[in-house]
Amino acid sequence: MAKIPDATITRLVRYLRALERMEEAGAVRTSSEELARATGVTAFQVRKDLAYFGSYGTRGVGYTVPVLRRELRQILGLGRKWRLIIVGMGRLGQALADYPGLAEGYELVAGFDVDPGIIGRRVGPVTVRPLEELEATVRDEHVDVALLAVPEGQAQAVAERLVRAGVRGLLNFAPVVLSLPEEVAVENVDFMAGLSRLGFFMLNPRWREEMMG
Amino acid sequence: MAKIPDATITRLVRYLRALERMEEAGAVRTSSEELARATGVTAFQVRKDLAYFGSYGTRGVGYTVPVLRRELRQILGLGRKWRLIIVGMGRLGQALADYPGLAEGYELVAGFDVDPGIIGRRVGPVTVRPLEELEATVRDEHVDVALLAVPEGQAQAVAERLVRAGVRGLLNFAPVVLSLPEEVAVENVDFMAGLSRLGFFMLNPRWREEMMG
DNA sequence: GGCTGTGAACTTATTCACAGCT
DNA sequence: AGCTGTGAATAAGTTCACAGCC
Repeated sequence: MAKIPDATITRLVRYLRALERMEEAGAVRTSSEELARATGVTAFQVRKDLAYFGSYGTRGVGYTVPVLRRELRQILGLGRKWRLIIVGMGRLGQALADYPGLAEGYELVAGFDVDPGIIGRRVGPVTVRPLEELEATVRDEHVDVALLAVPEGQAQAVAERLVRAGVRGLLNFAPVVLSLPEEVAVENVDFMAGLSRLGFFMLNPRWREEMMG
Repeated sequence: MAKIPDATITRLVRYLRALERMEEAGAVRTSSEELARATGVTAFQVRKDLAYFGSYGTRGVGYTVPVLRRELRQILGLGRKWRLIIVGMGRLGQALADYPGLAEGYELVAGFDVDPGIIGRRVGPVTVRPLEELEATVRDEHVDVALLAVPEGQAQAVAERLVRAGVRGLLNFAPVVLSLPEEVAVENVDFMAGLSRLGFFMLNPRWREEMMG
């Protein structure tokens, strides 16, 4: 099994989303061409990305929507329901808890905060627990992943607690680079970085053309 | 001026954040080595990234924190205050409106929603306006950028309205690939994509090693 | 001596052309 | 004939070694 570009995984997520829309619309058959149009990449890229993992289509025909969808869910680890907690139940944490897409692929186990005004409140499918219960919950409820929605200053410390408690994956919303052991998977969702990139591209349309085609 | 890797811009944002922390801590002088440690990249990379834009350091000495900070702010378009609106003032939109980091570099002009239960409510520095006022506001208040925090199904339509009204940059929080004219800068903040990547890495630690070192 | 700035080597990722099935 | 799967070519991005300057 070859080395897979990081960007390929990101695109896989998009293909899956496109396939889900197609299946909802009742489509059974699709092609690299159609997937490419739906996701804004080239057909070459679609085929190459899929080929890293196997052969899911039929030459001369195309792909079967539900089959490819199932395979992609498998590859992306959505075959099983990951058990998930949210740490930091401010407005962002609450927005995340409510997010409908979470339900497929993830099971929200609990939310945590330090603010007594929020603890005990019911948000989406969970009741907010005090941060002290973090370790016990991770252990007893077999938590796999944590969404980290705490203020910047606390992110590193809380992340370390989570890892020590046994969490294997971390989605970090704070604008800091967490330093954690290699074996923990970390993804960052940093919207301020996105905003700053916007500023750059708006200021430098010329570079934008060169860079993004 | 050479072609600048997309990833370089993202790293520039991190360097800037590190510099701001250093300046707060009273540091005056730094080095590529220190910036590298603070942001989790190599010192080579730091120097290369900066070199795309100019020479901001002194050989044998290093960089002057406030100087480099100012230059980076300039490059990233934070030299001026972009005028910004938030479309979709649900929990996510509200969380964004409250975000303290927005204040530096951006001026939040207004928030919009269709829900009569939210319209008129004061959130952070703005009062929520009805979506009908979108075009007039963009025009009259000279809005540069919009944060798009509406449900997936409405993202494309609202984005088109925004572009037609004259918005030049768009930060999209919906998990869809927007198709818009080339000249509009678009950045996506898709946390579900991040979650799916986590799933993949947790499922395939072997690949993760190969991929991320 | 020390640290930046940069051309050259290398590594990774994307594009392409076409062979291989159906 | 048509569309996938893939090795080879090209392009992009990162690492490195060292020249240049303080």
